[in-house]
Amino acid sequence: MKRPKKLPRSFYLRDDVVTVARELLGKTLVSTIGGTRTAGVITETEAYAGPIDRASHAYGGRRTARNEVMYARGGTAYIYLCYGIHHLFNVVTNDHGTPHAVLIRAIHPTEGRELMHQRRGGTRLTTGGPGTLTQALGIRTTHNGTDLLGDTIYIEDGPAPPADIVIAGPRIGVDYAGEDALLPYRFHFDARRLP
DNA sequence: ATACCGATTAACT
DNA sequence: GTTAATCGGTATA
Repeated sequence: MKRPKKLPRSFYLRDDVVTVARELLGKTLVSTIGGTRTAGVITETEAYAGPIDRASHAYGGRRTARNEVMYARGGTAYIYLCYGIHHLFNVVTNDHGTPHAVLIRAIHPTEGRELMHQRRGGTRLTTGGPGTLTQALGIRTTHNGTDLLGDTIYIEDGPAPPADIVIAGPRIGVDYAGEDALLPYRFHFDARRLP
């Protein structure tokens, strides 16, 4: 059976980061790190709207060594360390110079479950959080800046979940962002409800 | 230089 | 419900 195509550059270059976040649901995030293919369907995302979004690392046009890659061209991986422990994976969107990004918060594992379980420390194969899915896929901050049209980390096309099971709501863990914390920039669905 | 906080998680009580 | 783990960014001096 033929594999779905990688998402094209044009998917990531679009202006509206919120639309890209919603449309990433149902696509498959693939890692070939270490030589073995591991993958899962994206079930939860959050949009971060660059300079005008208080929750974003690039709020007000902030530019540091950590967030520099947010300013790269759409289709680049932005990976940073959170709470000193967790490697969070984001997809940079929009053209270079516009620091928009989509945080991948959860996947439903589909390929390489054994290796993912092993990477998770042999405990439980949970990929329901932004820190656990990167651990399962072997993604670390060393992969920051990876081109998602390359062969190491990429996203394959897949069917969008039916609109009636997709939930939009406020983002998680951004209480510090004032009114922007209330924006409905989080999208998720229950993979078990797929037809 | 020091101090505090964060796009989190797992293991507790 | 609480807390420890642990490090880059930011503010303050």
